[in-house]
Amino acid sequence: MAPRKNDRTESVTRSIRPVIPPKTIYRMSIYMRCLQRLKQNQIQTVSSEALASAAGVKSTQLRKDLTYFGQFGTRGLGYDVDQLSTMIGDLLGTNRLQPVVLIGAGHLGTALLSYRGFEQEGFELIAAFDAEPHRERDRPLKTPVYGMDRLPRVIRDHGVKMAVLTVPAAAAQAVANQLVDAGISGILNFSPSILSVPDTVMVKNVNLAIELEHLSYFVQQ
Amino acid sequence: MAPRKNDRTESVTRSIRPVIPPKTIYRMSIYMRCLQRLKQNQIQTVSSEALASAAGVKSTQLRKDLTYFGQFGTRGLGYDVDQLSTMIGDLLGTNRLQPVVLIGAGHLGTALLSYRGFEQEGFELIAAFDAEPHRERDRPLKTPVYGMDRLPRVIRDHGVKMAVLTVPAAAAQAVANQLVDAGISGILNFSPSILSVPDTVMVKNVNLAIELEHLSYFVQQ
DNA sequence: AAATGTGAAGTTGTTCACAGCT
DNA sequence: AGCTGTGAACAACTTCACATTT
Repeated sequence: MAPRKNDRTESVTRSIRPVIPPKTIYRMSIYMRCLQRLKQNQIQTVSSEALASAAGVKSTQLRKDLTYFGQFGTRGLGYDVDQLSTMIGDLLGTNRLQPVVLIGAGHLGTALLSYRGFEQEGFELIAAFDAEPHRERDRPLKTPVYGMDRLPRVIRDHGVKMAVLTVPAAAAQAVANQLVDAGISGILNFSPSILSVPDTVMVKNVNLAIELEHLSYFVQQ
Repeated sequence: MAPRKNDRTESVTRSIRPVIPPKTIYRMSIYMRCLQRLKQNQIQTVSSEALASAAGVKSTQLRKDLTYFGQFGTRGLGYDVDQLSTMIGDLLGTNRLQPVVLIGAGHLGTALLSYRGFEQEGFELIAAFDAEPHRERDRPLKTPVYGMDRLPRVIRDHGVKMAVLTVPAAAAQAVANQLVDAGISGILNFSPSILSVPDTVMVKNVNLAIELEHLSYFVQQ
């Protein structure tokens, strides 16, 4: 147990990968989105300048971001769209379809279930769970809605790692605990509450009120 | 056009207010959320330590954040919950109810219209707009849905500054242009596209696919 | 000529350490 | 004694400047 000095040099990101700035990782997703559009338009090569401006960043930033993962460009030419998007897809784990569950099939939850854009991006909402699975819904859903009791089983059987949380604030922490117990390691949290989870689990918060408030500050003349 | 050295020292935030780090402003919203909970629980005083841990930050960070706006605490005691939340509310402009419009009454748009949590936070969704205002909706809405032609008028008459954008990606930029022309200065953009707007207008992007992808990176064993 | 890759400089944001009130 | 407020040290991130490759 005696900690050796060198143990700590890297810390945090539990893995073999080199330490990548979190913001870089975030931007990789944005680049991916832009590359996909280029692909759709049959564009095969792109310069850092062009890709960066599509992504809303500076070209040096894009190049610096990419160097964390290796060298992918050809000087004088630019980047190969296919190659780069494959690289990023591998990195983010979106080249293979990932199963995701959704908890809380209320208004927002059902809206997200109906939003079929996820599949394009490499995610499959395989099941939803709700405290009242049989309550009336506004629209017919393709995704089955189960009671919370079936959660552990479905997660285990499908090897689900990620969950989308759209339950009321009051229920959020309790559900998060169930998710953690069931082996989930990433939670996209839409409920307006700060979840406490072990640090092996990553939470991303999407809080609509906070986003609006933030805008509000800038909007005041 | 000759640039003078001193011109650049402050730049960016167009206003009289002192230059506040953007991340500080963002955290103010989080503090606000926590203060409201304290208020509900009749708690009158809170230490930086307690408030910070509720917000998920270090206490020094919270104190530093607050000093950008003045001194609000009492040494040896802490902060007055009421006073602090009034201060932040004024700062963010959420003490008075702000009118907001929503564009794109599809699945996600109608879900947000049904999410009545906004009003608590100082925002009122006064109207929605859609290219097909009369199409069938899944549920009855309290908020009226108008055609796009009525947008400029409603925005002008109600002095609306902020808009929530939930239209398909293909329509997003065109609608953003209309919003800007109509005088909107803050856009909460749920569409998966990067909007280009004059820099007097602030855009906040909420992109579900990107959030999931970001999680995905951390979730890979 | 045109573009990438990258050390070094610059900027921004966070944490420390402690002085100063109550 | 307890807790805030803050300059100074530190760390993270971004941008510059330019060597390097095709």
